[in-house]
Amino acid sequence: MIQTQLEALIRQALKKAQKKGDLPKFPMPEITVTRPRREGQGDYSTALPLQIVKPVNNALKEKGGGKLSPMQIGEILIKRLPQADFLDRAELAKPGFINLHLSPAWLARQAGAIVHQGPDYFKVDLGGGKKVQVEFVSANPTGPLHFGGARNAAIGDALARLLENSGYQVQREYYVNDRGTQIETFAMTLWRRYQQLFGLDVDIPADGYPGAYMIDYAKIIREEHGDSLLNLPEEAIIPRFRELGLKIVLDELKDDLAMMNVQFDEWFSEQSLYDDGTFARVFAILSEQGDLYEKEGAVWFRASKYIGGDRDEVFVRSNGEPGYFASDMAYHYHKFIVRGFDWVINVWAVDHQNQAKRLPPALKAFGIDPERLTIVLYDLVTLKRGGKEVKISKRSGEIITMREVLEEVGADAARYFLLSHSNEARIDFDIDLAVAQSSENPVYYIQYAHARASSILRKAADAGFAPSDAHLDLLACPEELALLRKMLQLPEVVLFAVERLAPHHLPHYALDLAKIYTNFYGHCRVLSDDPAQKDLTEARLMLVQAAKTTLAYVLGLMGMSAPEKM
RNA sequence: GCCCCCGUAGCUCAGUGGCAGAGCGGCGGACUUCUAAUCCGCGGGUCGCAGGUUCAAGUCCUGCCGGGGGUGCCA
Repeated sequence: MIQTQLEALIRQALKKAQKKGDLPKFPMPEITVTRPRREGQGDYSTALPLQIVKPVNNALKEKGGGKLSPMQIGEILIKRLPQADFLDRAELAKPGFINLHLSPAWLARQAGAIVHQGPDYFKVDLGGGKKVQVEFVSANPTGPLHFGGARNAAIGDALARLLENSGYQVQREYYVNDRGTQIETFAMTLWRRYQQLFGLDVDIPADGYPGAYMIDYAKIIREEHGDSLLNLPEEAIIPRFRELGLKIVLDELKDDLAMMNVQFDEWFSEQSLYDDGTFARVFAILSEQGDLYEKEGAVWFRASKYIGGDRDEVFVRSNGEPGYFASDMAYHYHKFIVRGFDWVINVWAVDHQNQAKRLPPALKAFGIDPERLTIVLYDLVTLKRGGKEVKISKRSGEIITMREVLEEVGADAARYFLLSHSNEARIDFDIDLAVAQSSENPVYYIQYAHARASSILRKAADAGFAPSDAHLDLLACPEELALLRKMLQLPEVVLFAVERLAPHHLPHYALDLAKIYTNFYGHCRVLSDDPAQKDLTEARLMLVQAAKTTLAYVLGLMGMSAPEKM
């Protein structure tokens, strides 16, 4: 990555200046090279002279020497800057910046490098092969996924793709909450709906699931089993309907998520933690450590011991059922101790913020470093139709499902829109507006840029042209160099997005890139009949191929398609 | 009460301590084109308010205002 190479160069300059006695010795500061927002300030710049003016002058004072201004320090650093093929020149700017200009010839050669290396050109190795799990969506399996789940899916899957492209070994997991109150109520509702299909005069439970989809589920069961389940023994009803209902819902979830181009490696059952003894083991460990006690008929976990404060957590409720804290503890014991993930990322909605704060330190009870669990919180999506808010409660019967929205706006547009906001910002999503604007949506603009690049390459092949790096030095006009600079930025964007687990930088970068590519397309004709232009055509074809590679790569990171034609 | 998030252009939102940005909408231009799902130009701002740190604050710190969320037997 060019940014880190520039930083290394500056570091060398500082070391050399100190060695030669131009500057006094002091601890090496953190050196950062950033992209200036304005033109004319170089491709990168550093404020190092301003940052080190104090330590420099303090050190000089101790030796009884005079003072240096930031501009003087900058001059010294530039004098000691080593040569590099990618660096054209370094300029000093007031009040003490060093502006770094990349070599245009080197930039032009990167078109070839991108084409020859392909996506590898953009990869950064942060993970070193570490095993990381991204757990996301994990909505209760009691009905269709509502649109809020689509945001979780978009963020989680983009994070997984970012990590996969940054040297991590990634597993995608969906946690299936297939035990507890909600699922019991779900099974009971399903049983009643099934009975109603046969004309029985029964009501669904008062706190049940009134949505019409429950009737559809009941019909699926009727189709497969006819009336044979009406005479089940009392104690077999709920377990049987839970099992049948779960299968229907999970199949539906898989289909819905496939529409979003999201696939999970593992659908992890909460119930399995109780069936395979994980919960019993966790209970025994905590009990042995004296971390459990009884109060008010419930078993409590001494959370305060690990988290601080004076608040403990209910572990086993007074009705004998383990609470959510217990399940989460057992689940994460399984992730870290049984399955051995180095790092786990959970994507949760903000209404879990309290648990997000408390669960990681609680894992210290198992000797697990809380740093190994990162919880990414995202705010909710407020759905609107025609400017009016639509409530998305699963229990209202008036749910807007992810499937419904995807059918209207398409998976690519939905993913782009859901990703383009920072995780912790709330999204107002007006479905009518999204549909109405779909042809003006940035997503089509970006994909169109890719389709046009593909088209040029097809046409070129028909005309007997092929991309070539024989004359890349002909790529020298501002539009071409701007495109190359933008492509070079992608690894920095990936790094930034991974470090902050903030995939929303991807759509913004993609739009910028598409805009700069389209500008190049408008200004620089690629294909030419003039034989004298052959070298330029072949060089520009290389640039087009590189741009296509870059666009496809960033679209891929967002889980979006990169069409050859539109 | 306490804790977390959000507040930036008419709208929707980016913004990594280094001279405030994009998309959409508005206004004015460009279509015998390698795909017009396009391009060029213009207008638009007390970065919620007040202090503080800093050579430099939309960005860091403190307080306040407004909106949302959380706060021991739901998950």
